[in-house]
Amino acid sequence: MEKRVEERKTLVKRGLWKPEEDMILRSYIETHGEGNWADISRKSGLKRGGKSCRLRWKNYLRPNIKRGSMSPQEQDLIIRMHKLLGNRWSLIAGRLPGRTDNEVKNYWNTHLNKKSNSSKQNAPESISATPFIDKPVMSTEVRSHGEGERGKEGISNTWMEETNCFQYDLHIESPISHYPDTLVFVDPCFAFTDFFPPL
DNA sequence: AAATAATGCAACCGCAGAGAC
DNA sequence: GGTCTCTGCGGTTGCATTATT
Repeated sequence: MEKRVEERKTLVKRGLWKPEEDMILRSYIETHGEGNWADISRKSGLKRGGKSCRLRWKNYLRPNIKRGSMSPQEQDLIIRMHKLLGNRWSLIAGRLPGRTDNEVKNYWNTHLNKKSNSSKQNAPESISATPFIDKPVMSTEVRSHGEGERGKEGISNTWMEETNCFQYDLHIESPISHYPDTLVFVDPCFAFTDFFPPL
């Protein structure tokens, strides 16, 4: 067993991906589709493990990946969602179209972690002290409504100078009668997590 | 210009959960 | 019910790049 693992370790290529490998993986997935990563790594001819293929596709090659620096809105959302969810990077990334969990995690560890630490020290009345933050507007009940039951939604956000945060307006054309058509969330995290499943 | 330190990010590792057998 | 395989997640590492001395 250990010997097999050892063999696999020596056979599997590691390190940074070359452009040729990217091309192979991309074209394989374009013709055969995603999933079954062990098969992909075997059949595509790539000497990479399934995990490595999956990670490369998910974090780099997948269409609609947004690269480049985070916008202030994205930063704000990451900070707020991290406050609410902790290190649930995949959930947080699910709220940021085009961003991956790895990217969000890296961004947090390199930029925001420092920022939030220093802001804790410098500004005790920052986001964490916002009186609204511990008062989720929505009940988690909403989750029990299936995907199909959700109506058309629209989100707009406005920077609130006085609270130093974004206010999110969520407009729902929803058949769920006991919820208002327009909900205003001071804490966007609840709005997103309660209404939108991961993308 | 060279050496060293700091930073950012891509990739790997280990673990857990789900599903198939 | 037990085992195996696959997949996804979060934590960590290692390397390339950039900044500083």
